[in-house]
Amino acid sequence: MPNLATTPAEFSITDLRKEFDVTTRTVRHYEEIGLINPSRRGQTRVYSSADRTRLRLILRGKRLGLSLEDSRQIIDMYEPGKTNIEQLNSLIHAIRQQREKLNQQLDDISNLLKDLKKSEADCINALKTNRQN
Amino acid sequence: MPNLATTPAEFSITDLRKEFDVTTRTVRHYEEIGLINPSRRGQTRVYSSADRTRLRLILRGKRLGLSLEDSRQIIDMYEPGKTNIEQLNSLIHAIRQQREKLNQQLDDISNLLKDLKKSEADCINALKTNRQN
DNA sequence: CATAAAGCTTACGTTGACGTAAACGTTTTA
DNA sequence: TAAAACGTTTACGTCAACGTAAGCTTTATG
Repeated sequence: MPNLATTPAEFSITDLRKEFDVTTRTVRHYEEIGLINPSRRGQTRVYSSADRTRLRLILRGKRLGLSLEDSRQIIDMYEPGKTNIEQLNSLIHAIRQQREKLNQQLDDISNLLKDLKKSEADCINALKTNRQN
Repeated sequence: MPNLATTPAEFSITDLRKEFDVTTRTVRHYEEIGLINPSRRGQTRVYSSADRTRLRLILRGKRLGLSLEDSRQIIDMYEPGKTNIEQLNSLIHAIRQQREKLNQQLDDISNLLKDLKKSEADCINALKTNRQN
């Protein structure tokens, strides 16, 4: 059976750059600060699909206005691995804080959207009025 | 009749600082780059409720990850004043772009919230399991 | 009346998130 | 086989958004 359009398990830095529309500098920067850890074939970076996912999460965070440190925290929330009860509790706390912040953002966005819809309507009205002169 | 709890029409920089939990430096910075234009009583800044509103909008923008320049644009959308047809059209275009971006953010947030809810549930489960040992 | 609190200006410092340039080694491709 | 395309490291530069410190004036308060 031919291997039809399977998502590859390996990516070059250029693959990622093109897919996510960022520069290679950006991708390497995320590695510098320890957000991604590609393996190497010789000197060349080789990204796994897990690396790719992390990059996607980082960029989603950026669209939401998160700092890279914020994103680091959130990404860490996906793989606790910490069986320690105290750590689990503090993790839950952190998660709840993030959720609160996001709910505030939802509120802000819906208000801003409302404002912008009104502005757009006003503009369109102004255009109509203008046309009748 | 006594003047009961009327919202004042004038604010000091400290009033604003306390209300919005920012530093005076921040408020002055927004003035430096022309986002707010308080009047003066002598040398002292006097903020109108319009100034206060602009500050509120700026901070809402910040929570959404907007740059101050983005916020400047959006705030300008509230008071077009430009009767020029070309300007109105480009304003509508800008508004629609902002709205698209915000809809993308809505999507991102709901996905992130979904992820975090799952993480939180996983944590709570881990705690339960831990308790039974 | 002195001293604390609030205001002001000027100006240099800092942090995050990359940009950009130099200088070099592989690997495709015309 | 030459040049384009892709990869690497090192390191300094940049821009936004304030922080921070110095030094001075005005206003409120014990």
